[in-house]
Amino acid sequence: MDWIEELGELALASRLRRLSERLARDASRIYADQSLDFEARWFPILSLLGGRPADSITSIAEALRLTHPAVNQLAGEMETRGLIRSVKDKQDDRKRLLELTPDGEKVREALQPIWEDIRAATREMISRSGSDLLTSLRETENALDRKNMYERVRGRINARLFRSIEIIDYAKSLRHRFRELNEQWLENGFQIEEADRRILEDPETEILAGDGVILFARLNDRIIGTCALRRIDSTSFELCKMAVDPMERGKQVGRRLAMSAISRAIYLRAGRLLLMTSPDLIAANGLYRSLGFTYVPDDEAPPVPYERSSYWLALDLNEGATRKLVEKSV
Amino acid sequence: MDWIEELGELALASRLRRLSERLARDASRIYADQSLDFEARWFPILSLLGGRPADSITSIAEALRLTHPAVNQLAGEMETRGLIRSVKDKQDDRKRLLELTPDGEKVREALQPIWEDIRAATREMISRSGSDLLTSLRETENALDRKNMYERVRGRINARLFRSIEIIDYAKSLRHRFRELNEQWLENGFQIEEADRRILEDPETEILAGDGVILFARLNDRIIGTCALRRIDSTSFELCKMAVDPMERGKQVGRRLAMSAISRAIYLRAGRLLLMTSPDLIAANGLYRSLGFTYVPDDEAPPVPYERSSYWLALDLNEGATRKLVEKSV
DNA sequence: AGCATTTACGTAAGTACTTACGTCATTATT
DNA sequence: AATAATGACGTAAGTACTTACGTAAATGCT
Repeated sequence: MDWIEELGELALASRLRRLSERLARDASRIYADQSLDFEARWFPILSLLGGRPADSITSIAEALRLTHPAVNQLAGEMETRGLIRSVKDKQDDRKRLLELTPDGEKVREALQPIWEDIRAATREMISRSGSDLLTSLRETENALDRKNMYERVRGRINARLFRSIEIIDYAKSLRHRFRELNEQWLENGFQIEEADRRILEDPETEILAGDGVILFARLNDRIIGTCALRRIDSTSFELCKMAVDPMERGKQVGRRLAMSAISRAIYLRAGRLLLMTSPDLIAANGLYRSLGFTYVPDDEAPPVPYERSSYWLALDLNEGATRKLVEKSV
Repeated sequence: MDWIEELGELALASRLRRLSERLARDASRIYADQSLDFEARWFPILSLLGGRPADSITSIAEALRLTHPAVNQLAGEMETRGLIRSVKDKQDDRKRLLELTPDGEKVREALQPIWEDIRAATREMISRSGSDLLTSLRETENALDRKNMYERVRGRINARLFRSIEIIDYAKSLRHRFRELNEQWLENGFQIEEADRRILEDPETEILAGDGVILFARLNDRIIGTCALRRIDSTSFELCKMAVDPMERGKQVGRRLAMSAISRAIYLRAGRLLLMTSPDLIAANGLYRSLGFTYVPDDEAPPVPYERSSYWLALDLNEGATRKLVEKSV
């Protein structure tokens, strides 16, 4: 049984590595047969330096997509063997330029026909049927250059989580969770002030009775985040008491809650959404900015009821971009 | 500049490795994000053991195409982490069977959706255009299973050397080389006997004057091997004084010389080729056998003129197989 | 010109495997 | 039944790279 083949796309890296080692082992044997005292791993440097002016360590590392310590090590071995020598760069005293010695050039020429044999044998092997391995590799590398694997998978994970997070309305049974989540957040650097305490103590009076809204994010029966819309006047709400379980960070819970809140505010015929933030909340501010919130100068803003250094952001709910953003996701 | 891509088929192993590491790095990041204390390299074992009876170290190693110490190490880490446990095999006391703990099963289930995301993202990436990387990999692996890279390249190198070795006739200027090569060979374990000395001293009288032939193998202006045909009677020759420069072993020089000698004997209307060998010469005997030489019982053979323990082999030159073998190569 | 930043290189240590080797249990052979 | 050969581990050391970090030279900034 070959479980790695069984796993297919999932174990691609293992499979690539396996094939690479198999080929590398055989290449080593071929060079060993030549009784030339030449190591397969020296090949890229020898071929790169052949018939070309001296080149620096980092420049070689870049061309071979290796790290510079790797090139440094290989260069050391090849210098000991007498294949290359290094000279100081006249212009730049940090650089050590590598070039082939006459002996190195001789070895390169001796190996050239063998390299042609390897090339021909490989070609014959990889382009047997329709699909050519080198072409597939190039295409895969290009695809990764456009968007790496991490981003591709994260995108899918986030999309999945986004779909599986449900936004639900306030219910009496959730009051303790509203408080817990917010306290957890506030304890993390901020003091709980009187204004906070009143809302958390009795959200039904402080938020809902004033024509406000409280939303919760639910993931598999667990409430992992919350936020509230507090009525300011007939055309505006304050988005506040946004809190996400610290264990669930990075799952776009905050974005999901904010977008639902915006959509609800629009539904309630509000024209403007305000919120208060402080410069320390970097992740949160990034989210707000990406949703279209902009700074409100102090003289145009409502008074700040908290003692912590804060300022207001606002979002125009009549703007087309905002309406489209929300529609798309709901 | 990307020299590895430039090299194409020649640097396939490096390229595979590079891509493998790139994918592995991203996979590690994805698992790290999950705050599950799970290492990417554990994945193959976890997935293999999932929902399956306990399995032994070597059996797992085989399924994953890893060495057993690798599996042993991974198992150690996973056991410390509490993902797997090991139980003694009832039937075989050498075996340590690995199985998932309930905790391990839970982690496996938690990761399952992420694996699906990785699978989907990989699929999207590798099968962009016509050529699918996984298909190419499978085909390449199959091609290597049929004939590995070492054999493929060796075949080409040998064929190239075979073509570049020229077989030439005796000339006065080569007499010293005929002697050198044979002395080199004889010193290597055998004593130079009187019979040898006479021939090496004066091959023109001992071989050529008696209607014999001396051939040399030339590689780029260097004489690297020789052999002789000594006339026994009107229908048979002795193939003797075959010697190849020790530095040029493994290049099929001996085969090339022997085949030329056979072809020359046929041209000279001989019906039988004899040669003397001893059981110690394993490589040479392999060559003779592969050319069709067979053992001649002592009572049918000419007397043995040397003191070393020897026997005769003979080749029927009228046989179809022999004639075809020689024709093809000349 | 003076200072911070960037770049080039070297060294050390880590990584995810491998090969090499030793021990003990099992199986095959005589 | 004794002995040899094979198989399953476990441990140590090697491999071909990597990341991390430190130093000195070059470059950018004010």
